Amino acid sequence: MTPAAERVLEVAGKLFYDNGIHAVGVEGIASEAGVTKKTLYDRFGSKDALIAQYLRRRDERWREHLIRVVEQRGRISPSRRLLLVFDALEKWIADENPRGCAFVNAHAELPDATHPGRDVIREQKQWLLEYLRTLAREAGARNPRKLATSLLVLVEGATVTTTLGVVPGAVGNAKEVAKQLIESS
Amino acid sequence: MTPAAERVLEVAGKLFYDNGIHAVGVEGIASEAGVTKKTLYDRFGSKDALIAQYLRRRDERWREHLIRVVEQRGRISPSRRLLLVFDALEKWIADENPRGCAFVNAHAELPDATHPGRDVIREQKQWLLEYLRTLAREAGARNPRKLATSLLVLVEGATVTTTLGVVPGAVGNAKEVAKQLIESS
DNA sequence: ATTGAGGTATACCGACCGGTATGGTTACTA
DNA sequence: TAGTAACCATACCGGTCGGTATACCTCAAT
Repeated sequence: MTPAAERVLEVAGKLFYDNGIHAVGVEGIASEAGVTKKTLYDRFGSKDALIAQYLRRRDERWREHLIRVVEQRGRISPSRRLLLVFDALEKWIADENPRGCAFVNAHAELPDATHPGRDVIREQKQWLLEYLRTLAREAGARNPRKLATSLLVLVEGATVTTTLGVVPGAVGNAKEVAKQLIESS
Repeated sequence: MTPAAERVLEVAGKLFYDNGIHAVGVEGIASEAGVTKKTLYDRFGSKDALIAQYLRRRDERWREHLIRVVEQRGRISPSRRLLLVFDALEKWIADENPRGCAFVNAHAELPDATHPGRDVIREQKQWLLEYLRTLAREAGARNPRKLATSLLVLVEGATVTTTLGVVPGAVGNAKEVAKQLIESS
């Protein structure tokens, strides 16, 4: 990844997320990144490929953030680690996600199932589900897959309701529900 | 609402939902509805106004559907009525919502908080929360507001995860969690 | 009988879209 | 020292965008 490409990807990430994908032109991305359109196309090939890269980059950031919070050192029980997911989410929304889940938003704008970005979206949610499942298993859940599914629903629901601004304390609420679920499983 | 306007709104609803708002041009809507652009602009004034009308119409349809399922005749306990929300959701997703919540999707495409469509989005979620609160109160919940919030999180989360295709049985899962929440409240 | 509302058809506007072409500059490297 | 990768700047391509203008038609209500 060349320096110019790095700048393009950073700017694209900000503009795509803040304004929506279709609302942002490659011209604007290039100029804001201090790069010519030619360079952008030399590095990424097409806008669609750039979109996929944007999503991939964001996925990496989210995974790192989540893992950093959940797998922090200290004597924490596996059940409590599972709840840390919601703490990570709350911080993520506050710091980097005021306009909702980038993947849900991208999915809304990319109806074509063959779009390269769609793979990234699928992988992102799939990974999160698997991660929750692993944590659930470590927490000794009788049915880790089922608990993980419930938790994913809570995470996604809390994200949507928070960013739509109807329920400010949705993440905390979801965490409480999760606590109850974990205890009774 | 003139016949031509009705056709425009119907076509716009289908195209906006299926393809995303920005991806659809007024030209395409007009021609598909068998109407000239002039007529479209005479009736709706602008694309943004048409977007707001599209959302309003869809909100009406969802409310009618939900109420029809939840308030069906028969001897049903208030607690069970609360669970019927998830049956209504499952049918709604299968019949009319394969690409996710139209309001969440629209929110992703309309970052400008002053856009006329944003009011409709806010009202839609607000109404649903209020409706759930009423049902929760009738079901004898100790804290109806809190229960309603939890249920809204479950509804939104189930919708997102289902339409993203990661968890096919998400609505059923959410319903089970809801059942547990209702019983313990 | 006239008027006005609700249409039709066509043409136009400036602006922007994603993407390409040409050509030149710098800097590292084989 | 020759070559190449990574940029720069500018101009261009066909097509589409939201929105407007002009002119004509039909039909029900005053």
